[in-house]
This record gives sequence, C-alpha cells and structure tokens, in this order.
Amino acid sequence: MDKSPQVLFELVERLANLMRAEFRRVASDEQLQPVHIQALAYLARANRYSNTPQAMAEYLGLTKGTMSQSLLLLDRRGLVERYQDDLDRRVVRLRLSSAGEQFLSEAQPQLAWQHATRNISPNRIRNAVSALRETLTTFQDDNESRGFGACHGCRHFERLSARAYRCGLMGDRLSGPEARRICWLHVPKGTVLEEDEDEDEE
Amino acid sequence: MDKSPQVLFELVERLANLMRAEFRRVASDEQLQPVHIQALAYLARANRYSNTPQAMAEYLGLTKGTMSQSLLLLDRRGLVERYQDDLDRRVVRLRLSSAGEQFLSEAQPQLAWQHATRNISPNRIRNAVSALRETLTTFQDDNESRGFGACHGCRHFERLSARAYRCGLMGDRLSGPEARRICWLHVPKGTVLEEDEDEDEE
DNA sequence: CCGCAACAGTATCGACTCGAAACCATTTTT
DNA sequence: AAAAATGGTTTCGAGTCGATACTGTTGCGG
Repeated sequence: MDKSPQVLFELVERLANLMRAEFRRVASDEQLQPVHIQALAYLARANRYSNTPQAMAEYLGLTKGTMSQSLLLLDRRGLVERYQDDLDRRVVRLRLSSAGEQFLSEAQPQLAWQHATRNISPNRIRNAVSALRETLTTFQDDNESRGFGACHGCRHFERLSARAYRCGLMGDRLSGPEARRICWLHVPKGTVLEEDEDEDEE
Repeated sequence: MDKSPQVLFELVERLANLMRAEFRRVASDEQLQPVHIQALAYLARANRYSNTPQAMAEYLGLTKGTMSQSLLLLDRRGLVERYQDDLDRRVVRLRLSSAGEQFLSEAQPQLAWQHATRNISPNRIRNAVSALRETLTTFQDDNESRGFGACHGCRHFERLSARAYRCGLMGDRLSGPEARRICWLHVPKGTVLEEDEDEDEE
C-alpha cells in the first residue's frame, strides 16, 4: 500500500497554510483578511462572464451572503467597483479599481511562492502541474462543483480563425487574452452535457 | 519565460480551497470550523515535543491567543484533553480524546482527496511530492519559519541501532513510530532529497 | 398581460476567528 | 531576591461565515 497520495495531500495543505499566512501578512498592512486578497486576485483573473458576486462566491467556496459582506468592505476601501449589468439589472458586475490593481501589483502575494520554486527544474514543475491538474479535475467531477477553467480546453470554446475565438455557449467573440481568463461556465472537454430531457415518470 | 510556477501555485491554492470547503462540510456536522479539523489532524500526527498549544499555533499560522480560544472550544466539546506537563508547569499538553479519535476516523476528511488521486500513477505522484517538498523546504527557509518535519531527515536525529533512535537535541530515545510523527523542533539536514528517477511524461 | 416562481443580491443575527494587548503563573537569568 | 523571559489565558474589537429573511428584477405559464 502506498502512502504517497496522503503525503501529497499534507504537502498541499501545508503549503496552502503557509501561503495563507503570507496572505495574512500582506493583507494586514491594509487591514484586510486573507480572503480579501483571494477575492482581488480572482477578480484580476476572471473573464467577462465571471466578475459577479455569485461566481466569486462559488470560486471561493462561500455563500452569497458572506460574499456580499466582503465586497461591501472592499468597496468601502475603494479596492473594487460595483456597477449594474445592462441586460439584467439584478446582476452586479465587479471590477478592480485602480487602487485595487495597484495594491495587487505592489503586494505581489505570490512572489514568495515564485521565489520558493526557483531551485526546481521547469520540467519537474510541469510534471507536478500535470498531476495536480488531473487531481483537480477529478475532484471537481466527484463533487460536481463548477469547473472554473480557462477557455482553452472548454467544451464551448470555438476557434474561428488563427486568432479569433468564440464562446459557443454565450455566443460572443473572444480575444486571445480574454480566452485565457478564468470562466465559471467552464466545462472541460469530454464532459457529457446534461440536456433537459422529459421525464415520463408518474 | 515560464509561467509554470504561477500555474502550480494556482493549482495548489485551488485544491486547498476545495479541501477547505470539504473540511467545512465535514466540520459543520459537529458545528465546528475548518480550522478545528486541522487542529485535530495535527494532534493526531504530532510527536511528544509538539503536542502543545504553542507548537500547534505555529503549525497552523495563528497566534497563541487565537489557538487558546479554539482549544477551549475543542475541550468543551470533549474532542481534546489538556493536562499539565510534569517538568514545566507552565506547559499544557494536548491529546485527542477517544471521542476526538473517533470523530477523525469517521469523518475521514482526506478521503475525498484520496479518491481524487486514484487515476494518477504512483510514479507521477511521487514526482509531484518531491517537487512540492522541495518548494516547502525552500519556502520555510526563506521565511525562517519552523520546519515541522518528521525525525528522519532531521539534523538532531541519531540512529542508535537497527530499530532504536534518539533525538540529539532533547536526548530522548525514540521508537520507530514516534520518529515518524511531526516535530516542531525539526531542522533539516544539509540536503536530504530522496531523488527519484527523472523522466518526462506527457 | 397578469401573477408567481426563480433568481441576484442585500441585510441582519449569532457563533466563531483572529490579532493585539494586558494579564497570570511559572521558570530562568542576573 | 528581583527582573526578565516564557507558556497560556483573557478580553476586546473588527471581521468571517452560514442561515434566514428580505428586496428588486426577470421570465414563465396561464
């Protein structure tokens, strides 16, 4: 019997704890909590469909109520801006304010990490990435939680030409950079879509 | 320029978030917080020098005040027991109560993880482990945070005979199982990397 | 076109986290 | 013996977080 998976888990957990502590350190300069840093970082990487409180809450594993609170705070501090969606006026859209962007670029929360991996060969890192990526996919599958991936590798992703893409689900054209951001509608290729089917029971 | 370290970081963070959500789910059955699960799990793995509030606080990246609170709660719930140290009466020692052990073994918080890694070859896992372990060591070095490793690979670890060990720092004899637990006095030797055969996959 | 369910988000409450600082009881140092 | 250091506890205030109730918007079925 092999204990490696267990060990891997402990490593991931421990590293995450340390990064969390690092986040806390960085965040406390601005009187923020770790989760706020994560929220800002998410916003910096979310695509146009995913910059809502709802998507954010799902990404961070919180309820919408909690998310609302945190966003209130970030808004008060002027780190994010909230504005209404044109089409659906229930929806709130979020964006980093310039202060928010500046804060992120100054704080560089992942710098410590970058530094910690400096001695590891790119090859080994790529191997680790591939293993963890697979773990993540399986995990999300098991828990039927949302995919949250970039467009490349999404079932709805369509390539119109060399440099023009399109989301088959929403029907929008996507620029290259946009297609590299995080999307909460992401469905990995190879996943079977659940169509609405009529049920004739009872 | 290579973005792999960045990607690796995102994966670790995301996996940790998901596990955290899983912890929350498990914990909420008993009206606990994720951090309580981590505390119990730590206690189950800590050696005789490391079962104190202080060590725990450092491991989890909290202050002693906060730790004290959480332990109060875990004590009230009957999941841990606190008792005084014989030699130094300031020191509080902790141990899992039988209820605590039972809870851990029933909840099996890392089961979801185990399951998520089922499709990944042991070899790839070992590679990932080795890369992350190195990252962890470097990280701890950079931040001069405590090592928190098992005795094997510790500078103070001495092998008396085939099956008898000794901690050179504290001067105690250690059993084999004991030497496999987590110690907060851990100081890594020069460079102890169980290297694995290099190979590229993909 | 109306009515009602579904939905996105907000507000409120209570238990808990968390750091900071003050505090207490024991060593340890001087 | 006095002072400093150490391991823990207590207290305080701001914030997290889930649960629940609520507001306003959309969209669906009659």
